Amino acid sequence: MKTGAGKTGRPISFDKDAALEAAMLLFWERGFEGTSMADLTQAMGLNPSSIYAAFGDKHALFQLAVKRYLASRAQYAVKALEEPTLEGVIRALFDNTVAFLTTPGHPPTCMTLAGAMGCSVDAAPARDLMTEIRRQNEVAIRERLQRAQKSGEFAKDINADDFTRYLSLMLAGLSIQSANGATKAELRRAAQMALRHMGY
Amino acid sequence: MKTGAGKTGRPISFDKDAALEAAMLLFWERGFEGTSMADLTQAMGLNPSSIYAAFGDKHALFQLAVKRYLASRAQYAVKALEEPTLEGVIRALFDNTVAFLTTPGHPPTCMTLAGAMGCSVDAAPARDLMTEIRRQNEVAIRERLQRAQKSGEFAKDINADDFTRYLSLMLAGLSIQSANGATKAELRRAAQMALRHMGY
DNA sequence: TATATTACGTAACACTTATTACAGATGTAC
DNA sequence: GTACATCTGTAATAAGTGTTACGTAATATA
Repeated sequence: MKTGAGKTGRPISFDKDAALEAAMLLFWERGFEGTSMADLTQAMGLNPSSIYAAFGDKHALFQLAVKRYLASRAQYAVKALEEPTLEGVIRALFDNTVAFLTTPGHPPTCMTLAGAMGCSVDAAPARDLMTEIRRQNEVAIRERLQRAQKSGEFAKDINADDFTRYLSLMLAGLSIQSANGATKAELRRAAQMALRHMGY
Repeated sequence: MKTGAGKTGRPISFDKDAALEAAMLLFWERGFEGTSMADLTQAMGLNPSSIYAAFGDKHALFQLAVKRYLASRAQYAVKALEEPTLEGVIRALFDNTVAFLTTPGHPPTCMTLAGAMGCSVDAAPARDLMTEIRRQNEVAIRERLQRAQKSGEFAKDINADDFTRYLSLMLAGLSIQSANGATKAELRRAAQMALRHMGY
């Protein structure tokens, strides 16, 4: 076993990254409330005490899982906003979302919707975190639209706030469609239809 | 106490309708899994045994609550489809949805989304029921579109299936927006924007 | 009034929940 | 090798889960 970075005592014997990945996938599929610590011990291959020592309690673990999700899976939205042209941004927003939702190896909907919608009061913090992330995503879209307005690429008389909600609404809708069981081709056609109606 | 219809024995002492209404509202807010029987006993003002005798177990009660929801709250979609013209149908679909989501006295999102998205395997039947209802709603929309195509009101070269998904996607998106905390005015403007892009 | 039948209220049930106490294992530092 | 620090595995914890048994109350029928 390699020497721990200055740390004394028995070193960790499992792959923390892999364990968190497993937790994330389970939370993604079953939501905060639908995932029990017993489920997690099994999926992560760890004992409760190891989980608590490494990640904290269930809420903390969920937060870490969400953070990992955002960093490793949900970057498609950020990437889309980096497109040089506004048309490129909007096309990428839809294309990337469809690609993301239909990527094999994870649940067909986005974690912020499956994570916690209706839930008990105990789970309310988890639900609020999901809502906060969805709103944060909208902030990013709005800022990109405003940038396009300043550069003259996007008509200034369109309310960026409203257009943001309009876009966000459709992207969330795609996720619900995906959860309903829509195929990749179906999602793609729905996205195309949305783009066409916007003039793209 | 009035005489029961041919029934002997002690009659029910509570308002079954009011109790189910309370259960529906709680399920609507917290979802199947987030609502405990203890919560229900309190909200319904009943003892467990009364609930079980009158409505069956938790799953059965949830089904009855959903049925009540569909009959008493979710008729706005059916009503919209009864509009004579296609434009009327689509306008009503959006207008009614916004009106529904912002009606005070119940959660700001639709029950099929809050009821059960990500959930445990125990709650999978509830989740599947929610999905089934969402798909059923789409069937109704598609049939209305096809009717409009037969009557020549809606271009036959547009894929009704795709357009249905496109519409459904936006309506679900509105519900998510509402869950995010969007105001009535904001939802209305988002809906207007959607309609305008469709040419209405 | 007596009896049959149903509902009500309480208290228990068996099980699952998240979390932790504790003993032993396994490493580092001296 | 010895002392120390941390992790691991098991088992226990207290509280919460959905559900039911049981004694009592209330009504219909006779």
